[in-house]
Amino acid sequence: MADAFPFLPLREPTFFILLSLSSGAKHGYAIMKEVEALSEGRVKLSTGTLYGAIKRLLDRDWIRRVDDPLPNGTERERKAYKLTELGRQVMNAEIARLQELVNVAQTQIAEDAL
Amino acid sequence: MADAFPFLPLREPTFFILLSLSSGAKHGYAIMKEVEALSEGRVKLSTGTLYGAIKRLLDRDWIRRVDDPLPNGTERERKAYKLTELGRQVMNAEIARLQELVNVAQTQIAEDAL
DNA sequence: TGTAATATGTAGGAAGACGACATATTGGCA
DNA sequence: TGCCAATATGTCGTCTTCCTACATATTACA
Repeated sequence: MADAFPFLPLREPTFFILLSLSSGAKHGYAIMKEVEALSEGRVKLSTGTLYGAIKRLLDRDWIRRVDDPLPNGTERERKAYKLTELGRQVMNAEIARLQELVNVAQTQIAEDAL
Repeated sequence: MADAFPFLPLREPTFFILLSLSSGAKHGYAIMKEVEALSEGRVKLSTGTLYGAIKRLLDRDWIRRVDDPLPNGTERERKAYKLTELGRQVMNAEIARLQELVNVAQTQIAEDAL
């Protein structure tokens, strides 16, 4: 995981996209809905952000295209993506960074109060 | 504090600048050193980032200029800054957002493991 | 039959950070 | 005394990422 730290910090939309894929492969629209749910409505990805990020994450091999895990019977095109091992490492490293940030901030605030 | 949420998320350098000022007024160079210390050497602000951010934060009234609290005897120019009440609210809101992010991530990861 | 939800995409612009460059003072030590 | 590291402040151009707006097509349901 250590080798993933140079890729940080992640911006919020990117982080949520990875997090939404941690529970399994999804297609773009499903990622949008999942991010909105995870953030309790706070983070609503625009399609520009979403599909731009997907392109970038594929490029970096943080996610990979897979066959749609929910075959839908229709002719409708849907592209599904899953986290790669690298992608999972980056996500975990980001969670660790975030946790560390909270720790540092709380320590600092506590010292200010003295 | 609630009114500060629309300003989020903060980028990492901006967050550390506010955090470094939470313990009292400082001038630019002191902020640089404090951020490096707080982050245990991980975050080293470039002067471009630092002085650019200072200008922006003054503009938004998140920080304010004050007389140098450490008069230095010399003729040397030093500009000191302190957090405004708004700046402190933004910082606290960001800490809350960060904490929430960690909570969501850990819940999600735990569910993945089932 | 129409409209909301599902689904994917591009283009242009803005914000913030980053590296490189520029300049001046101060403190210490050889 | 001469030199160099540390202190101190600033600008400029570029890059990344996100955002808004625009564009298009299908599906479900009332």
